[in-house]
Amino acid sequence: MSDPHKVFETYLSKNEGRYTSTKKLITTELFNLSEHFEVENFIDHLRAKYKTMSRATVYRTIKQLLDAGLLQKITTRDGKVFYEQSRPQNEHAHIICNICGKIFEMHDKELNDKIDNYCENMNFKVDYRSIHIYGQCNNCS
Amino acid sequence: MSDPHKVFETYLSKNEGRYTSTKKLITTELFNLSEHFEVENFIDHLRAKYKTMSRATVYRTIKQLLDAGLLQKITTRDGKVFYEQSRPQNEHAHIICNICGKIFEMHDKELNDKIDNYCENMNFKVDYRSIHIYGQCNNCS
DNA sequence: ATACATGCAAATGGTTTGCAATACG
DNA sequence: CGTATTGCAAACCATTTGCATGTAT
Repeated sequence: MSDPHKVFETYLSKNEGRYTSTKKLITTELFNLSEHFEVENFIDHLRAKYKTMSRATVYRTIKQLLDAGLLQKITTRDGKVFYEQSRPQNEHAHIICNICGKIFEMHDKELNDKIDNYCENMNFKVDYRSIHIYGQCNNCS
Repeated sequence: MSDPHKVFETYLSKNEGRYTSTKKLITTELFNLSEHFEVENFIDHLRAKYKTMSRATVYRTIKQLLDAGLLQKITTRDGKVFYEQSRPQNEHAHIICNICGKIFEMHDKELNDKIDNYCENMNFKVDYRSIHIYGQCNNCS
């Protein structure tokens, strides 16, 4: 993915948005993070550095980052929400341990192809695939 | 799947639960429904018939039905929650139209096998697969 | 100057919980 | 009888919104 700051700035300028210093700051922190994060953790992290950072602003910025295509929202089976940095050219499944909560990634082009073929046959145009596998990882079972 | 009433009753008797008339009633209505339902719709449906039925009771019963393995909880990409009747011997993916909201089912044993093989290789024990494909259906595109 | 952006506090909405009354086994 | 269950209202919690202030263009 090209520079997220550039992408975000371009997106905002096309949508009556402003790439303010607060958004810059959030974007920077976010793309320094590990690939998956939960909002509350992220807010805590931000507020540790910038005490006045408001929840609302973070939520609003995340929404814009979603619209800009820089983030993907993931909702797990039991309703927990987290986000990950978008990498559309490399879409992958998530393998999630129910015990320790660790998230593994499964990269398998054949899997996606199989799904796409199936959908093509029924004339369904695929936008997005969300694949989550739950169980117990090596360490926990 | 064998008779849900029997399954539920057996589950409850093994878990200090009581198969009350309220639970019977909820179970009956639920298994008369189309395969996928949202809680709020279901509650409205129930309350139309039984005015005093409380939200809390429905939520509590659904939780027990989940534990009993009679229901599966599904959370869509944008956080909407719905449930479907379990049919573990026939696990399937969901194909969801972003326009009209219709849900199609994809039955493909090879897909599941592929996932299982992958997980086996990393020593991950699979409990559950959640596969949701989003896009536009035949009618809407 | 004219919006968009921000922080705060209050509102929202789906779900859960405490409590007192009721009903199962 | 003792314990799970129910209905009601209140609590919860993540997210959203209204509003007054601040800031970019």
